[in-house]
Amino acid sequence: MNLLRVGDMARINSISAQTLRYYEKLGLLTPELVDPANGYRYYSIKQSARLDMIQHMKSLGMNLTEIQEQLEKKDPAVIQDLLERQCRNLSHQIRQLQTTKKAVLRELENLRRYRSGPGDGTIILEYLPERTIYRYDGGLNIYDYGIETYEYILRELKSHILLKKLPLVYFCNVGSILRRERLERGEFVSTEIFLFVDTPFPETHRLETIPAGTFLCIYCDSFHKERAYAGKLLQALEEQKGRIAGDYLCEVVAELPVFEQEERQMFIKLQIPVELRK
Amino acid sequence: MNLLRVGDMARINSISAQTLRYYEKLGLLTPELVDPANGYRYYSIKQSARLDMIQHMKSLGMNLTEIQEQLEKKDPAVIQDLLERQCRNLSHQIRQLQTTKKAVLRELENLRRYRSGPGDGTIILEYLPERTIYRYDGGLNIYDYGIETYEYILRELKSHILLKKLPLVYFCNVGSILRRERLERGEFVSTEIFLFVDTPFPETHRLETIPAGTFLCIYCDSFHKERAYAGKLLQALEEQKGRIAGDYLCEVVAELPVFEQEERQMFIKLQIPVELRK
DNA sequence: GTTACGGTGACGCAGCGTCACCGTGG
DNA sequence: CCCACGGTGACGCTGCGTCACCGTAA
Repeated sequence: MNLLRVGDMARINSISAQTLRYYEKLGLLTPELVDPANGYRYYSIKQSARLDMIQHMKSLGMNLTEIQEQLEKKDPAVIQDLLERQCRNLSHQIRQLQTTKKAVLRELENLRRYRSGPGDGTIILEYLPERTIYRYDGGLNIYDYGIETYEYILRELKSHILLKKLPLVYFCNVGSILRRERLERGEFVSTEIFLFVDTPFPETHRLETIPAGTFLCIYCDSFHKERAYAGKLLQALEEQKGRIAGDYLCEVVAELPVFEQEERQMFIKLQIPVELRK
Repeated sequence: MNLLRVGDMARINSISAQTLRYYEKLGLLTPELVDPANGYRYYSIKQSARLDMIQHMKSLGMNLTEIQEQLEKKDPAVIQDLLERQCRNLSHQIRQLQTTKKAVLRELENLRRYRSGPGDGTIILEYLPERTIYRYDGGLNIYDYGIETYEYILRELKSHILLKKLPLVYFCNVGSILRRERLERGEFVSTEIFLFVDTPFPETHRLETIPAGTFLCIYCDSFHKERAYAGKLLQALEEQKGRIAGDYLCEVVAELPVFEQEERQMFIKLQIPVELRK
């Protein structure tokens, strides 16, 4: 039986000699023979099997100490357990990634649309598809305060998301909602902010569906203009003799990177579902 | 404008104070004010926006240095680039995970089947579905040599997988194939080993489809019995006056964890596609 | 003698968590 | 005086990669 030195063993297993030495130190893979004279490690080719097992367990998400423990317990069922856990794990990861991907796609779509769309201040009629939102009540009327209070409310929402273990990725597509009745009475009051989310969603309690429809929209490139633009939007609606057909939304469609001591720079799309006279 | 101390800033952002200090050290987020007398950091709530951006970029897979560079470049398009890259990235990751999941499921299925199936040495008739294999020619007749040569050939296959950037997860479901013509001429020669893979597969060159059909099988719990068992299988076929209907496969259906200086312990399923007389 | 290997030990990496030890504001 | 906070600096964690420095087999 011819033995292999670290370098050989490393080469044929596509691994580094350092890694082999490290595994020995952890007791994961002891060379079949160590020459007492010079300390040279000699491996048998058959030990590759153990190495395969280690790599396999690693790929199933275990760390080296766990692997060591399991291999020491000499439990032949360990693999099955591991595979079963890993299988659930993988399903979960895949779902997570798909959620993230959808959110990223939505963000991209928003960004592209904003860039090629009408500029700040332009009023435009858009058809928007059905959307699902996850509501959160901040308790304060956002429009009574400035950007600082808005930030505080966002922090609350963020804590809430983390608490509920929802994907944080939704946090980049937020909005606030202003109920139709209040808007019709001329009250500009909103305490509710929300996230646009995908369906199906783990929780149904705070969900709400925004029906598809025609929306009168205005794009706005600063938080501070929002209220004034909302006024313009309502005025335009009146001029066109249209009717408010649902809740008013204020959606953050994109944000710029925040530099140094600047405040949040966001692009907002104000939207009112409308019925227009023929 | 009231300012926040690290602890407050940390709490409302669901992050640790350490992390904030660390970000300052990297130049990622400088407090709005540092009291020269006592070194206390004071943050403005508006700086949360920057923190959100950092976390968002982090979740898109950038490391802190890259984030720092991008934010220093002050390039408003950075986000779009990032999102586009991230989107491709996510698709790739999802595909990878799905491949892994399929392989894990196959391994589990094999393991369960083996455990509840007939024991070592029993001959049984099984209907097996269509399968796809990825072939690799080791150049040596596996059956002329012992387990050591087999290990060497496996190492070659492993290098090949890594070279071709194929998922290493397939490596736990290997087999060898022995062509029908040779088997019929009584020659027990196989130089080809293979992996069971899923379709679609990135490469088609070395792929081959094993048609669904009825296989005469024998389970075997040691590499060393394989050849003898193959003999038993052929003999049983003759007794039943059956005909060989395709290539003979030797499939590794499961492996036990490899302990200390042991050699690979594998469970093998030998299979010959057959046509039996009515 | 050369050269391609082998050995050990120390440090580095990211992104913080976790001390220890000390100062401070209320 | 207490106590919750703040500060800095050092070390730890994983899984090795990468030195430096020295010995060795062919």
